[in-house]
Amino acid sequence: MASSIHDLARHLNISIGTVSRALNGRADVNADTRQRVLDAAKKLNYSPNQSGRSLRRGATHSIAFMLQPHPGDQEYGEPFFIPFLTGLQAKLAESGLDLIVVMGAPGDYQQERLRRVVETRRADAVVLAWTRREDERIDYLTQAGFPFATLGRSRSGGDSYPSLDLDFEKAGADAVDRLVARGHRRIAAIRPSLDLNFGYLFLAGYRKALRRHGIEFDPELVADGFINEAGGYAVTPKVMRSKDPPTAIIFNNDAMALGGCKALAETGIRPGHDIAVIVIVDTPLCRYFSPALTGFRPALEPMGERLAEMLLASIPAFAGPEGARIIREVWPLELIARDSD
Amino acid sequence: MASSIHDLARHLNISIGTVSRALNGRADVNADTRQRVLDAAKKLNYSPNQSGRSLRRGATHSIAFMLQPHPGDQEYGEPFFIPFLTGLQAKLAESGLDLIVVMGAPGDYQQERLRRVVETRRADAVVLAWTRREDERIDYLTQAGFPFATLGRSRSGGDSYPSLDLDFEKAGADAVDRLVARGHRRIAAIRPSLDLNFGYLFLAGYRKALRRHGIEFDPELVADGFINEAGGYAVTPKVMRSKDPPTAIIFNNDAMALGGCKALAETGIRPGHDIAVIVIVDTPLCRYFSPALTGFRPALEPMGERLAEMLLASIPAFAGPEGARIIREVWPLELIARDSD
DNA sequence: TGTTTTTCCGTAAACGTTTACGAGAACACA
DNA sequence: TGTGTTCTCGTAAACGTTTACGGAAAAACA
Repeated sequence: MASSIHDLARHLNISIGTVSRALNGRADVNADTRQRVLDAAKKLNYSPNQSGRSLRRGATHSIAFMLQPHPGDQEYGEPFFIPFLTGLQAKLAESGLDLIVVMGAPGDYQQERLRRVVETRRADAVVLAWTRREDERIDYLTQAGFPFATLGRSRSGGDSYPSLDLDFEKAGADAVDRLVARGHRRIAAIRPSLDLNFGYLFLAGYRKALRRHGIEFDPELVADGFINEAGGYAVTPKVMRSKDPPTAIIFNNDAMALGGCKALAETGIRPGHDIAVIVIVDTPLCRYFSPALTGFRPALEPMGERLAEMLLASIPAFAGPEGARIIREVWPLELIARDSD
Repeated sequence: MASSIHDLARHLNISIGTVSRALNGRADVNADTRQRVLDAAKKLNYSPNQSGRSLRRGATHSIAFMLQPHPGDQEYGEPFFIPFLTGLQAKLAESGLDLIVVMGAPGDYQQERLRRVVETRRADAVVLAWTRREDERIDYLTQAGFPFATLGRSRSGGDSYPSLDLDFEKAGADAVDRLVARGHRRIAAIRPSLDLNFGYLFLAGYRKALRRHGIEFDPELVADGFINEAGGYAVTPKVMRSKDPPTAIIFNNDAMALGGCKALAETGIRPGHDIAVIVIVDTPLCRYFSPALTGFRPALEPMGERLAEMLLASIPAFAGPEGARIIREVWPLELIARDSD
């Protein structure tokens, strides 16, 4: 069916070696023959067989993204990743790379699936998300010498891999600053219960800002829950039961905020009126919620594109002539002021 | 690095042919040697090279999912697909198949990307979602003789491919029945502006139920918008401006409902109090919104698993000895009654 | 004209599998 | 003992590429 390099060679009455060289832009082929090969390739609708190429080159030409579903009893997923994947895939496609997604069961730490991807060499590199503070996936990959990049930072693995993260620490501090400026002193923080690194960073920024404003840190105002609606719903009442309840709450993401607001509403507390609410990672949900929630907006699709670039730049086989290099970036989170605080 | 079939052969001092046959469970190999091969494979941590296998077998061992981002100016994606993909990938993995995702730009009809996947044979089959009433992707694939399955139905392509869909028509009718039973006669319907088939099915059920109850169809109560928050927000005021405004609105999905409720709230109309709201495809958002939105819940992860089965069953190379067959199913949508209607 | 360099291309091996074919050994049967 | 059958395994080709190597022809140079 599909035409091969042999078909082209036969058609042009030259050898397959020459055809291959012409197609791959090598120097040792006559400009005229190259043109004839290119024309014939277009005419015969030729496209290289990936299996043959992969076998010969020892690379699969695909990148695996380990998609982590929500932990907890959650049927729906994280819309966060879709635009990120859009950017990632678009950039990879420019280099002829496929994006394959590997999903774990909820709560599963992906270690097993990751090992399978690496050992069976299904991909040339992997992209990890939702990095943990100590991340065994990163330890494993660095130790195995397998190329990878992460969306998010971690304490594992040192600086040996490319990573792109958002500045959750600054966002946490900015949120506190803003609330303090509006007269709040009792500010609660609600974050994921897992050791997801952005939860730590957020809390670090929160505490630092509190200290700067001379406000004592109160453990009663901090709570951890599943990073979804159920988590926010379950955990928000805890901070409200404090002896001196908060007048403001910072949620780590939109789903937790939604659940939290539901819990507040059930006790007659109106977000935006009776209590201030800020969300760290903004989504359309924040924009269209009533009241519209103040939040910090990430540039997800550009992040996907950028991480693809960074990953490719770190792999000798894909990096240009300038050689491989490790890039690590932290992008700002832009505050979008709305009606909830 | 990774051990090959040659390593096994050398290690056991037998030929690679025998190793391959032993691994593939063929009959003409001594039970004893087979066991030795299996043991050695485990010991040497052998796993077959996919490129080599694919090249020889003429199959890629991967399935492409065409992920369609939202049209319109939407940075976030459809969480709907994540659990579906989870099920799909899990089932495919059982057969040693990879899931590769191909994303289009928003608004892009995927025709170009699809053509590339097919022509370069990057996958053995594709899975389509968000089927349109007349779907050129389906026409193209059937005409090209390329295996595929769809999440959703279409008028294109006849019955020649497996498809799994939800019963949007029944859900639309059920929603009307429920609202009529609660005394409503002016019921609005808000659906996607594109020719997405589930929008048609929903409206068909809506109109049928209206007729059954002797209620005249009023075009002023139907509006189309982008299938996201912005769409619902933009379009809901239109139906409210009707000379005889609706006392109930059925939204096609949660994002449109969120946007619509925002628009209502801005004019002082409280969903669940002043107007009834039902959402066709339920999500956690519906559950945690205030008021909690009545909706129809799909079983997304099982749907992913089932569609994988159906796709595999339709492909001779993957179907068991019973031979390939085309399965088409329509799954029910279960109503979850909550506080908004 | 003779020698060296350059340009261009063909040959063949290699990547890791699968599988058709055939052959040797063991066995059964007459 | 001779013939036929069954088990088991090795050999080698094939899938579609890429690329090291070498050689013929053309070009450049003395």
